[in-house]
Amino acid sequence: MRSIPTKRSADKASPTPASLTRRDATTGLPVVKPKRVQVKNACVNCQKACKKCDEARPCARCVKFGIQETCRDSERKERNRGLKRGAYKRKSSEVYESRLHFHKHHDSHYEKQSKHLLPPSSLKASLSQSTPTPPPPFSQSPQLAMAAEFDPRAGGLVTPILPAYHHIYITPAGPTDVDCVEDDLESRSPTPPKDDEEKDWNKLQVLSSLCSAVLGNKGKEPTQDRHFASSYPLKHPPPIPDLHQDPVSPPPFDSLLPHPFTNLYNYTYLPSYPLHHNHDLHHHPLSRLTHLDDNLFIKTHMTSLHHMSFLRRPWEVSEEGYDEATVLMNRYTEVGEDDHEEEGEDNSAIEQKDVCKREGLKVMGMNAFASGRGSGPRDEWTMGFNFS
DNA sequence: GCGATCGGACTCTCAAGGTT
DNA sequence: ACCTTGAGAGTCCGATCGCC
Ligand SMILES: [Zn+2]
Ligand SMILES: [Zn+2]
Repeated sequence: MRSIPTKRSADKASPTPASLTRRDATTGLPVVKPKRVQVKNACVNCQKACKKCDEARPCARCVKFGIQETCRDSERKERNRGLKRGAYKRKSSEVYESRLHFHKHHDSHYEKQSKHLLPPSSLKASLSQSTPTPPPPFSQSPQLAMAAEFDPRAGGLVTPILPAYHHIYITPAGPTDVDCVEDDLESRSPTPPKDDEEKDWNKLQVLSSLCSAVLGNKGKEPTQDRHFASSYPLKHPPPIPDLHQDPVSPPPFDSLLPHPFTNLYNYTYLPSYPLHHNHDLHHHPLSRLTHLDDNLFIKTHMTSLHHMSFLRRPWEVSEEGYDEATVLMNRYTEVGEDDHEEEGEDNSAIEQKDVCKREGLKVMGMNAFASGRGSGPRDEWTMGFNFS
């Protein structure tokens, strides 16, 4: 809430943008500012002064100035309902651009196939087609149905429920309009990888290794491709990974070929191939599925929140399992100075802690995941990570 | 040096919108 | 039902000024 401005004489200075990257005076290296944390509700005094408040009542600032008796929560407006917002922009066009890029510039074998079987007209046709898609083999969406908040200062996990998403402001690539892509599909030139994308990729690698460590898998690579599920048809061709970055994971062959009658893409999941969300909007080349054993695999992917999921078949997560995972998560992410002396800790755990520390990786929460089937057994364990 | 002031950058929430 | 988007609402950084 903005207080009524009182006159401030000769305020002509331009405020320093907080987003501006500063440099360390001695090293010259850029100093990364930690994300500012706000209280949910500032007290009336701090709000009026535009100063930092805290959760306590009276708050520290009011105590400091001896005005504790007037320290109370400020009122918050109720949010307006019924406001029309207009159509949202879609980010899924990245997928099509990525695919186009692939067809134009990668592996000649695939290129030949796609040129032959996937002329621009059929791609356009498939983009606008609206054939119903059967449900995917499992639900892959993170729903923070049950969550525990992680607070290292409080000594680990505290039990309150997390709010819904905590958005994390990392955008892999600039959003474009689908209409625009459809209209301009052929004239588009491939775009070089962006810095942000590279950073996201690095973070994904950290997530993957952390995930392996938490599960005690010690980074074991999947030994063979297995069909996770037979396949399911997609309206659009699946996204293509960047083969420069990920040369060992060719796309599943049949996914490149639209079915001759349905014109749908039969997408077969292979563990070493990036897993994609059933939701078109979530398709992202930086998704990955890693098989650990017959019943356990890891999905790492990124939407607005970096997260990864432990998936178990059959879909049963016992309370003991949940607790166990919580303990593990704490063990691998609670990074303290003297952690390395912890008894019985293996090198892998220490490594993971170092990685977390270096990358500023913080556990945000872990959730037992409630699937689209409503209440009942949890399908998926999800860990939310926050790169601060 | 300290408190008051406040522009605007930054953060967070949550209903609308889009998709299955 | 699920899940992202993004505008609105709110927080508070940091620059400036006046006072002692
Ligand atoms: Zn306060
Ligand atoms: Zn207060």
